[in-house]
Amino acid sequence: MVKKVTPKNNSAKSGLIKTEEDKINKRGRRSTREIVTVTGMRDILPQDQRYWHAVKKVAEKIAADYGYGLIDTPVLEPVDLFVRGVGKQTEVVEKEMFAFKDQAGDELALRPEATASVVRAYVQHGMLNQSQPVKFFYQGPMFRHEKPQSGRHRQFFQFGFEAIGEANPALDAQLILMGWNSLNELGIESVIQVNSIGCPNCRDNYRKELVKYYRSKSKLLCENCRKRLTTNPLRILDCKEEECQKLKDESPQVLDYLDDDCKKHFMKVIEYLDELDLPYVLNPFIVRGLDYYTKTIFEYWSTDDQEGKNALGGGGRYDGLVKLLGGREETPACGLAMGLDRIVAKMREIDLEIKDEFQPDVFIAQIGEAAKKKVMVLYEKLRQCEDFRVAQAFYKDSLKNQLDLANKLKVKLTLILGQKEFGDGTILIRDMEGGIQEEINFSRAEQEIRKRLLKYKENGANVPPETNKLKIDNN
RNA sequence: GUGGCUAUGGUGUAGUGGUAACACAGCAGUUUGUGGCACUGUUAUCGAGGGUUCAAUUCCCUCUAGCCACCCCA
Repeated sequence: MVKKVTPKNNSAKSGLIKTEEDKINKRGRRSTREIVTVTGMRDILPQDQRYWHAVKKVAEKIAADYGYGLIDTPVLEPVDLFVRGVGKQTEVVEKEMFAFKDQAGDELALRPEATASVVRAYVQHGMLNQSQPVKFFYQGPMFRHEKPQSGRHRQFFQFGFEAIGEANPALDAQLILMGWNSLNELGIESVIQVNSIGCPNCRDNYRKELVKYYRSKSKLLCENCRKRLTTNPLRILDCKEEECQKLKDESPQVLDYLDDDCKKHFMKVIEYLDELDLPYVLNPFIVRGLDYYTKTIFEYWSTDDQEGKNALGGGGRYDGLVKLLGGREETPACGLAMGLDRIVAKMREIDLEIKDEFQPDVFIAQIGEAAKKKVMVLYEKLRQCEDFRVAQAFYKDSLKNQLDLANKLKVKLTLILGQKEFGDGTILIRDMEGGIQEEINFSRAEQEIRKRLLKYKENGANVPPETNKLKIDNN
């Protein structure tokens, strides 16, 4: 801690009690001199990484399975990309974007989502000349300046899949499946909410009908929704107010206003979902907040989340976006994004056991300089063995400390090399559970480890008791 | 952006108008060649700033952050 290093009255003596820096760094419950994370942003600590790692691994696997190639796009993009792509009127762009001018006066923004960037890359690199669709997988931090609360942070992580250059509804269905599979393979039960908002034409017709309907009932609407009537009528369907909810039931439904093409497309998607036996619900009331969506839209709600308050992911088709961002041709596309933070939160909530992949099996302890040197070399050899993992603490001298550590690491075996063994050309191998140790020939260490670990597996003793019992904390 | 609740060691909590107690974790030691047990020591200017008071961690105000709701979304 900073405090320990700093003499107690340092700041007082030097008259620096209230520097500008102190004011800036003053955050939350921490001491004035301590610098902490920016509001809404957080550290993901080593002990929590296994959840994130597990999610990323599944995402990578799904991407590979379905042939989606990883793309990394910059975190910083021109503001214009999102203003044009996501939509100027959207909440995300209008009030939630981290936007600023850099030293050169360029207007930049931390990306609030990735689809626009991926489409930008597609256009910028002339990928319409590759075989279509071009399939992308991405993963990384997004930024939105919202008021933080559970499941909502100013820096949050998403992974997603985008397929650009294909209009076939089979693509929509497959993407929906991919998102669902991601959750499923992590052990999270979810229900897919599907809807179609049609192409811009259908939507215009629908919007008119909707306004007509609600205008006649405007007295019953909440104040917000009355405003929405002119600004964004589709959002009324999203309102949680009881009265508005009631009106919703008899409101005109988008699906009735789809033109033949859009209707056919949607029916096909549904047909495929049925065939794949996916748990979906036709939800005419999901309205996504980004302007680029057309036709199919969908969200993933955890089974216990009836209102979709914390959707785990969502996506849809965006047939107009490529053109909008400067693409020469009308290019259909479809994609989805999943929220890592919410998925991880859900995993912790339902107490999913995630085993630590980096759990060591063996610890190497040493006593004395000569032994330390010898065992350092041995370790370099053993750490390259693929079938077990070795830990050590050569920076510690006392055997007690080292065994203590071995115990905390929950290794099954510990190798111990001291003066005596060094002289004899042997090494001790200690079974941590039983506390029994045996002297073996130094050169046989590796095969002896293998032999014993195998025995552990056979005995079913490889289920470590109480390993990694999860604690839920909300940092 | 609006509203509500909250803020005590690393973590989880107790407590009082006279500068703080407990549990766990950490480190050191009892044991300089042996972990899991036990014991000992050690770890907090009680979120920040200001006010009331002889005295504030305790009362009041402001700020900040966290949580929750609205809004919105992943």
